[in-house]
Amino acid sequence: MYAEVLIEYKVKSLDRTFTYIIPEYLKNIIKPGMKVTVPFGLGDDTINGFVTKIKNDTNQGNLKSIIAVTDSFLVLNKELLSLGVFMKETYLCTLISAYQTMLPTSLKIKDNKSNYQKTTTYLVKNMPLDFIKTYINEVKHSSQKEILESLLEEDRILKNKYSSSSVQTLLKKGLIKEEKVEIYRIDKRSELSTNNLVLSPLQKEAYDEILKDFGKSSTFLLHGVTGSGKTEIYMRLIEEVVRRGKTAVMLVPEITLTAQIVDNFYTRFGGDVAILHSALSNGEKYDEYLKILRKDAHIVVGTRSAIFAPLENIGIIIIDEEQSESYKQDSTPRYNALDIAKYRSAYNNAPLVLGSATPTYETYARALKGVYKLITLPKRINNSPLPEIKIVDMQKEAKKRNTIISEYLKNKIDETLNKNEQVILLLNRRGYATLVNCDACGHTFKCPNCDITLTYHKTSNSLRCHYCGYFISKPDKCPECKEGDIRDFGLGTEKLENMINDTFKNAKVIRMDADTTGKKGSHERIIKDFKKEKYNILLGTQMISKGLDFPKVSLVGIISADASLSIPDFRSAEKTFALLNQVAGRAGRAGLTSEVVIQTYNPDNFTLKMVKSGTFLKNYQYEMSIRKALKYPPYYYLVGIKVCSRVYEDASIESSKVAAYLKKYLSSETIILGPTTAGIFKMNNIYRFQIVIKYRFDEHLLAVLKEIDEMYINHKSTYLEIDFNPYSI
DNA sequence: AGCACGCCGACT
DNA sequence: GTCGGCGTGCTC
Repeated sequence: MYAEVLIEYKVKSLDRTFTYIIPEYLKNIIKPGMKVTVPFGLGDDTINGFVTKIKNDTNQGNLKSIIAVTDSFLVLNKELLSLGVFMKETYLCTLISAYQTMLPTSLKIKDNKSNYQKTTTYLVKNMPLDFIKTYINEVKHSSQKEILESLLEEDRILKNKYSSSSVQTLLKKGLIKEEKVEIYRIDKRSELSTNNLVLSPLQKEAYDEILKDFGKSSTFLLHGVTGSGKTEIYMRLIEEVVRRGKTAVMLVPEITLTAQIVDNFYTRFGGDVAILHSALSNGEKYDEYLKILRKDAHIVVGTRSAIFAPLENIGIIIIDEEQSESYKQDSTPRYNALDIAKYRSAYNNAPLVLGSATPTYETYARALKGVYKLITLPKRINNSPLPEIKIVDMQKEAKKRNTIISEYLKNKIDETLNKNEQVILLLNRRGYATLVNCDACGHTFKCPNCDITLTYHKTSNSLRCHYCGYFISKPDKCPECKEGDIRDFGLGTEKLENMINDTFKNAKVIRMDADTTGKKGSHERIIKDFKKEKYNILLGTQMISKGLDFPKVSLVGIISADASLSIPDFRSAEKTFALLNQVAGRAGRAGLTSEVVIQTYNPDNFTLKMVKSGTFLKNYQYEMSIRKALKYPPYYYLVGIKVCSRVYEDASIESSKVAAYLKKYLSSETIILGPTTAGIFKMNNIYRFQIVIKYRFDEHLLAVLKEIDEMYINHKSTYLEIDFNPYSI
């Protein structure tokens, strides 16, 4: 018998299988999807790989044998094996990188020496009961006595509860022995509690409609305003699907969200839930993964990569906040969890539910066309009113010298604090100041590796690049003219925090952004503390906008709506609407009268007006007319190609060649833009040129891109990044 | 990716 | 004459 093995090197030139002989003793063990160790190459190197196929014959001679099975369990099931092939064809990635992204680090490691299994050691009797009873009387040390006496009452006791020297003595004498039991690091089997929430008529209707398609691979869009109780519908659906003997996956955008949702899941489903997200340690991920493989857990909640959970017999897939950019991976393989979800929904005949208050326009267009089934929840549960939204014209405020916080917002904050309620402030820019320059010669600070200006961080007194992490400490005098002082302009969360502290002396303020949430668990801590009302004001970047439920928040301030609107991206209006709508939704969830204040220099902006009136549909229609005219999604599909090189000339020349090739071989209906320099032209010392393809139907597209991709496999200096349906260009 | 083979420059 | 530069090609 022979096995086709896909080896672990992530190189396009090696992305094919090699045939190996299966040794006699492994014949009944090896199955497709298992990880094996094989000899590879000229030396006596060995490498890990996945068995993709087993066959009885081969026409190839001179074959080597499989050395060993690396992991005794099936790492990739049949579905995941075929999903990898789908990814390779859809995203033009290597098959091996597709499989690698499906697995937690612990299962894709190169050296498989590390043991991720966690055990607890127990002590058990190693002698007959009577013998131990008589022995106890002879023992002089009280701690040894204690151990033996406990063992008379219980079959096994925890080793680490007792003095280690006494344990050692008893072990040596052979009276007791150790017993290692494998444990899960996260164990929530005891958290179960019953739920007696009643679904509102609207929730029940949505629930029934989705459940009607149980066993079918339909896609639903659950379009519900913030606070309309989507989560409860998800949980009910999952409960029912599991009751019917199937499994369920639910994706959430980021850990911020998971913290609260996961708690809810634990109390509802206890240990039947496995969670998968990037903030878990490798060991925790390993455990959670094993829980799923062993079918100890039937429900998976997690971020993007959780869509690859090795569940079998999936009964429902739910993607909450489906518009979130976090579902798109921005490194190879550049997959979109929504595509993967559709594949798995079809494979398992399971409904896919996309939930959002502000779906992407692609999704919404499909729902309006009837490709997806549209379910709308227009009202909040228990009819809490949506917050009042007020737009403040900052141009008028600037005349009053209020460039950061308007008089209106300041008064509102005071009022809210006086009522003992909480405030959320959104500023979508981290750091202290966005621009630093010299007041004498005007010198600005740029990152030497990337083509962007550095951001000033006051706490660490440093200038930092938000792309590559480069930083220098802030010089006192300008390094160019050696005379001028360094001044800062613009506003980041750090400066805002200082200002708020100065203005509202009695308020306790907490900041949440990428800089304050670096450490594991700091995220959860900030959220918990704010919820417990240890703080009055929470300020931060978009991190604070997602799904969080703070009953005491009655005021939300958006410091600068323009920051988001002015991003040069065809989706900026769509994204701004989603972001502002979401933050606004944090207010008044528990029925408090609440208000949202949006500060802007463009009070007449259409999108902002739509946010104010809460009309998603109108903003959608308005934006769609623009998208149609400019040939953007959802009317056209996009492919972004980046041509990258450390050598500027190569990137420039090769990108022109690529564009010329595309123009020659793609349909004349297809639009090819560029090459132009990419948004961030130089990043980590790599020059990047960009080509954008806009197309509707182009039967040759995939084949042509494949050809181009292959042309650059062995190029000495230049490589390509091909991104299908990018979220931003 | 990693390693060997191979064909041209500056060294004991 | 040989040591070694990294270009090219192959790996079941």
